[in-house]
Amino acid sequence: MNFQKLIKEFKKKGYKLTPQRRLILEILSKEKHISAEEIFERIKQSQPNVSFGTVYRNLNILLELGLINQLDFKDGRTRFELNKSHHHHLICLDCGVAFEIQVCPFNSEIFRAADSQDFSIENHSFEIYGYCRNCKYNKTKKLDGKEEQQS
Amino acid sequence: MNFQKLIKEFKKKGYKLTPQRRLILEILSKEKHISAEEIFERIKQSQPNVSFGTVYRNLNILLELGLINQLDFKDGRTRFELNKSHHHHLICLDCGVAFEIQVCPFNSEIFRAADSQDFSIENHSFEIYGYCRNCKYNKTKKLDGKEEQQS
DNA sequence: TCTTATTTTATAACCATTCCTATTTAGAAG
DNA sequence: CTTCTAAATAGGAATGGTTATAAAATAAGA
Repeated sequence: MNFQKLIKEFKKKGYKLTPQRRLILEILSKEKHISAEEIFERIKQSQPNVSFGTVYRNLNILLELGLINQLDFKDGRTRFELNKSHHHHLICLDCGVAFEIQVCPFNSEIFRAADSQDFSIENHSFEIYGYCRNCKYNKTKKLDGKEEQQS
Repeated sequence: MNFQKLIKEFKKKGYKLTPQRRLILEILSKEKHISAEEIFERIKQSQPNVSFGTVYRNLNILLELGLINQLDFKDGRTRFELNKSHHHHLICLDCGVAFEIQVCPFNSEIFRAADSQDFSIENHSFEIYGYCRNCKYNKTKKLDGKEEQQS
């Protein structure tokens, strides 16, 4: 099971398994693209005294261990996701919905470009920003409205 | 000239050309990957009374006009660059240096993936994170040091 | 059970960015 | 050149995400 594997990985690295950590891992393994605040709110339901510090500290540990990735949704809040199968995202600039796409464009040409600078690659981000079906529709409606007001 | 073109574009959209705006455009056309604070500091040299609000307000206008892009260096500060020729970056997680690479991996397969979700693309980011030659070297040295201390 | 290093809590601090409003100004019109 | 006004700025306060600190709590090995 993915969740059990995570916990094992965590303990193997010498970290203690606290109830808060267990919950964070549990939440992450259920949700994609979750923010620190959302994690905080979820944990509070069963651990009312949890603090933001705990959430951030552990997310940073998970990042260092390479077990999670962070995503930039361009709305000021970092999102986190389990580092499962490699994928990228279509991110709506209006409502923030994110679709995963399985195709990764990393290719040997890019690797060579990095290599020619003697640059050692740790990871990469490839995110496509735009508008989902719903927001595209709403945008069109809004624009129509404005034009009517102007004329 | 690139800078003149920028100003023209700016006025064409109905914005007034203030000395502050002229300076921001001038700075952007000279520098790649500059942060809001760095722009602020530069302007202050000739306009000591400039405020952060002015810098951010105008950067946001430039973003809306599509004249600049924002970059995520993973260090908490957004960087801005003129939207000249399309390119991507190799970003060092240690010292923050960014190399531009001209190769873009966007391809028809990705376009189809977006299209199948009825997702309308505005832009995309593709950034490669890792360590530049110098920092890679320093990292190795540091690790060696630690190992020596431990043994 | 005891011990200790690790972790958490609670709170304050931090820092990038945005907001507010009185004042100033760019640029259009006369 | 002067007047006028919507737009822009200065100055400072507010916001919000994230990190730091220090005292209290706790996981896990002996």
